[in-house]
Formats: sequence, C-alpha cells, structure tokens
Amino acid sequence: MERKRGRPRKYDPEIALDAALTLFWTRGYAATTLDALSEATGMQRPSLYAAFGDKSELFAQALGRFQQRMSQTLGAVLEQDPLDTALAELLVGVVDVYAPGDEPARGCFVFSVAALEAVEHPTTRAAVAKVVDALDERLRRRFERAVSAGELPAHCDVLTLARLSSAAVHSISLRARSGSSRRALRAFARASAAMLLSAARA
Amino acid sequence: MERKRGRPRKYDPEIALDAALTLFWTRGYAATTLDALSEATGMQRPSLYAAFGDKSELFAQALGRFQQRMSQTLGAVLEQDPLDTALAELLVGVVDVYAPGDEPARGCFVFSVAALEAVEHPTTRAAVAKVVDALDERLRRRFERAVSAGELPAHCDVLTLARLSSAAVHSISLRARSGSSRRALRAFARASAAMLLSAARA
DNA sequence: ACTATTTTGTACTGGATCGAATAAAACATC
DNA sequence: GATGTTTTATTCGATCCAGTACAAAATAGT
Repeated sequence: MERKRGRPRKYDPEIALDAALTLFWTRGYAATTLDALSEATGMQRPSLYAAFGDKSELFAQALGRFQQRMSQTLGAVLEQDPLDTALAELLVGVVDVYAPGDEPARGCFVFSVAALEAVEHPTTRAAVAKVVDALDERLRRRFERAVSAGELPAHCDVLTLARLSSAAVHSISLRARSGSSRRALRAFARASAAMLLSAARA
Repeated sequence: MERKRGRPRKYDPEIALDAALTLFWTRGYAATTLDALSEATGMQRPSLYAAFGDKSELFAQALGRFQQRMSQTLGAVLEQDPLDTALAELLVGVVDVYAPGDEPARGCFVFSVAALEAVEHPTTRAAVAKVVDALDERLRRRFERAVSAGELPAHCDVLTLARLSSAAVHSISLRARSGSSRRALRAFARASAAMLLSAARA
C-alpha cells in the first residue's frame, strides 16, 4: 500500500463521517450547519466538499453508515438461540444504541432524523422505507426459523409478529428521544419481548 | 359580542394556526421559514408576531393544537365497546390522520416532527413525552376497564399491553412517513389489534 | 370631521449560511 | 533541487433568514 502523491490528509474519512453522523443525529438535517460540521469533523469546508460532496450527499453517506453498522450489530444479536433471548436481547440492545449515556438520548437516526426529511426528499424516503422493511424482513425470517425449530406453533402469524416487533423498536426510538430513562426503556423492551412471544404462542 | 376598535383582521387565528401546523408538519421546524409561514397563513410577518409570538412560540402553539385535536378524536374512538372494535378502530383511525390522502404522508406531528426537536429543546421534549405518556395512560385505563368488564382476563399485563398498543401507533406514524400505502397501513393496524388482544388473552 | 386604536404592508438590518474561488502548504517523483 | 499533485487554509460573494421599525389603512368612539 503505497503513499499517495500530494499533501497528506489530516483527517480520517471514517472518523469524520462518524462525527458528521453524530451531529446530524442530534440536530437533524436542516439545523446542522456546514460550520458545525466543519468544526466537528476537524475538516475545512473545501475538504468536506472534496471528500463527501455537498450537505445532502454527506447526509446520505452518514445514513448509509448508520444503517450498515446497525444492520450488522442487530443481525448478529438476532441470530442467537433460543428465540426468546434473541428477541429480548435485540430490544434491550437497541436501548443501548438509542439511549447510550446520560446526555439527552437521540433515538434512532433513521426513524427520528432521516424520517423527517422523508416527506420532501423521495430518496431519503426510500432509504427510510428500506431500513423499516429490512428490519421487518429480518425478524420475519427469524420467526420462521423458530417455527421450523418448533419454538413457535406453525399457525402463528409471523408477518404481523415481525412487524409488531419492529414497532417495539420504533417505539423505543421515540421514547428514548422523548426522554424516557434507560431503566424504563429496558423494562419496556423485556416486557414487550415476553408479550410478543406469548402472543405468538396463543 | 361587540366589534373591536381598530382596523379589522384579515385572518382567522384558528385557520392561520392550522396552516402553520400543516407547514411545520411537512417540513419540520428548522426548514420552515417565516416567509413560507407568512404565505401559507396569509398573514404578514408583523401580524404573525403579534398573534403568536416568535417562531418557536408559534411552533409550540401548533403542537398544542395538534395534541388537543388528536386527544379528542382518539379519546372518543377508544371509549367504544367492545374492546376489540375500539382498539381496531383506534389503530385504523390513526392511519387516516397520518396518511390522509395521495400526497406524501406526514405521519404524526408529535412523533415525527416535534420529536426531532426533543434533543435540544427540553420544553419540546417534555411536550412529546407528555403525549406519549398520555396515550399509554389512556390505553391502559381502557384495558383496565375491559378487565373489569370481563373482556380480558384479570391476570393480563395491561401496562405492557397499553405500551405495545402505543408502539403500534408510533410505528404506523413512521411507516406512513416512510411511504407505506394506506392499504398496507390499514392491514398492519388490523392485524396488530388482533395480535395484541390475543396476547392479552393468552 | 376628528381622534384614538388596531392591524396591515413595506422595507430594512444584522447575521447566518451554502458553496466556491484562490492561494499556500506538504508530499512524491524525477 | 525542480516539478507536479493533492490537500489545507483563508476569504469571498450571493442568498437567505428572523425579527423589527415605520408609515399607511381601516375601523369605533366623540
């Protein structure tokens, strides 16, 4: 891996993109200024443009990064056995992402921030829909696997079960952003998992 | 009711506030300019300030108006009997509010638009939390009434049932804003109501 | 008519914002 | 060391934005 030709970069594109993601995540698209992005990333404005394009392109790339990371993390958790712990840990796991620390929680980047832009920007709308659908699909496949494994009865409505489990995730995002405590969120996550599975076995 | 002293208003404050609400609802707080608000309401900028205060105060009043209207509408639907139709009509009813027509659906004003501001504006955060909690509470009381009426078994977890029903509402808001069809939303609403009640009776 | 009062309509201001243009800096290669 | 290339750093310009000042307009009371 050879060194490139010109003046070396001062920034790491990955770290800078994470910083941009964090800023968009808290303030939303419109309220995030290029000056703030420049300061947060440590990059000057022309460097931002050279690396990521304009503001909307940077936002799109931040979204892609969030989605990719989320998909990997949650995918691994969900493939655990047995089903009951997989679902419970999925829901409790999103609490850690949506409400990580003490500062005001931000919820989900896609469901809370990108969704706002969905009305007027069809591209973002499609991206949000894709994330929503992907979670539904992943959950549905996991539930179908559970049916095959005899963990769930054959007659159960796996599609609705998946969508309602997604709904719990959506709700955790909203509740986190509205200030619910981590403790309350975890309690909701666990109780939801239990009730969803009891519904599946009814 | 006597006429007032000076030059008569050209606008109806209620209608103007509705127009402002609509605009905030589609664009979000930051992306909604006073020029756009002025045009949508038919009021000149100084009239806007005189009637509603500055931009953030106008937003707060729009939120209050949405909340009040929503509360009335849904409250009536939920007090129906029996429980099964009350819950189903509640969820199907929110579809009509969140995805009314053909143009890009906007979801819930509080859950999608106000929630974005929740991180940096504690007042808005509290307002969002209040709406979330109010829906939880209303549902919980309705389920407790159903237990008293013998529609649900006494042992069932009404609190989680209520929160999970709220979650379905939150999810419908998100799915609407992400472009899901009214048909798909209604199907999800009905299937969710059925599954939640089967869980309650498990 | 005249005055007081309320609202409207126009114009303005200070500041923020996005994107670009330009020049200096730091490196590899020849 | 000279040259070419890539990035950084500064600066600029055109636009947009929120909030306000001020005068004209439209009504009720006297």
